[in-house]
Amino acid sequence: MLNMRSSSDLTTRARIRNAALELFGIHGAGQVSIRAIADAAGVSPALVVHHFESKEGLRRACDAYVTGLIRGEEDDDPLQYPAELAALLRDSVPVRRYLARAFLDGSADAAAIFDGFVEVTQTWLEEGRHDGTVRPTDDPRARAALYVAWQLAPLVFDTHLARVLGLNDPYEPDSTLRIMRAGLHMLTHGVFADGHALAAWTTAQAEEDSA
Amino acid sequence: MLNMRSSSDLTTRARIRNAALELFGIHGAGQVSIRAIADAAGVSPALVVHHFESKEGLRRACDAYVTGLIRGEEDDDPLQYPAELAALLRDSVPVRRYLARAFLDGSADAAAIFDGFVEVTQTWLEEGRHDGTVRPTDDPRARAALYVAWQLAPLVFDTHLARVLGLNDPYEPDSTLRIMRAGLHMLTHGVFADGHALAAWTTAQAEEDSA
DNA sequence: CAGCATGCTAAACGATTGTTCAGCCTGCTT
DNA sequence: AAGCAGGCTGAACAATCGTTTAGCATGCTG
Repeated sequence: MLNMRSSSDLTTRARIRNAALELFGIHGAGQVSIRAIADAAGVSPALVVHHFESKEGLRRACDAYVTGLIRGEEDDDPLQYPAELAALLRDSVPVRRYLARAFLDGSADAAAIFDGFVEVTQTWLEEGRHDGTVRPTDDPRARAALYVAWQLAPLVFDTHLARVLGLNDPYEPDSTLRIMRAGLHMLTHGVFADGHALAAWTTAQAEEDSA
Repeated sequence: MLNMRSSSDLTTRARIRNAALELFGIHGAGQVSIRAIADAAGVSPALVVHHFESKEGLRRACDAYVTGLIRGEEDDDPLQYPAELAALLRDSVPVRRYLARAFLDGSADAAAIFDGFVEVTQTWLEEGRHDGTVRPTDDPRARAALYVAWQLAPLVFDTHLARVLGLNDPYEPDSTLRIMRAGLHMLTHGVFADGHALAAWTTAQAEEDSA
């Protein structure tokens, strides 16, 4: 039944999907042809269609694969454990890039993933607030949403962050660690020492309202 | 010399560029054909090439246009004034989308823009530190870089943020304002009440080092 | 007035695209 | 042994792609 004619231990179908995931993530789905994917996977273009019906089907399969990775193996799981999730996004560069593009392209799966992140984050922050480890806020929803967007920002801007930090490889651990440390520092001690920024924004807002 | 045969007050060349900017921003350059741009601008496909030499040239022109908007009219300006810049990114949806994609696609102009943002932000934060309005940090570079990435995050995730906040239109002012307020709150008062998050990360880091 | 550059179009070019088709090979089943 | 299902390929399909060409119209310049 199983025809393992490749040297890899992966199914041919999986190899095609992985190749597509990587190329889609790097160049965007529109810039990648079925032939390029077939070449990268070492198969014929016809086989790609044979396994995934169409290019759209292949893109959906990539979406489903990434969604599965993030949701975890069990279907009833809303989300992976945060630690495993962080490790996943840290280690797999193709998944990072694909996800970043999916968020921008507005795919339904990416939207569901984002919503899941926000839900988990909001309850987590709420729990921390009860414990006293997280500061209260008058807009928990907006805070959770923005917190998620901020956590995902390095996923989109990793190239630029690494370049600004003077690192050649955007994916060497040092870059990620420095960024994480700086982020935790900002979210723990804050950036603005007093309420001047908030006040300035409030007054600017009032002026705009009156205008 | 000037042949204004269109009802608009824009040059035909500018209309083509604007159409390209919008379509590129929405779908990505690879998904948009010259014919689609020509249709949107109300001209023939050949005219697009006539004005911009090639599709790549059109993409470069869009890059240059956005760069010009951000840098300001004068060439010696490193960057627009923050207020005008914020207004620009707030009001022009096509520019937002185009920029977001440019950051992800890793265009050279987008990289230069990001670097400029970081430079301005870092000196601005440094000044604030001297004034006492900004808290000190042991990694000013990483903080400035991440600050920029966080400020740009809504540009990429605006659709998702608006959806999570229960708003239909991602670009109605309410969405932006709520997000800005939440962000300022997080950067002023912090999110974590004590050093537990930083400490947890430090110990996890130590474990990983020893492993 | 002629001459010429410029804005612009219609038509067509070859290349590449996603997709289909006919058929080969392999391994399992009966 | 016969037959069949499935992985897989090469060749070809029509459509669309970016680009080129020839030519029309306009308006400036000599």
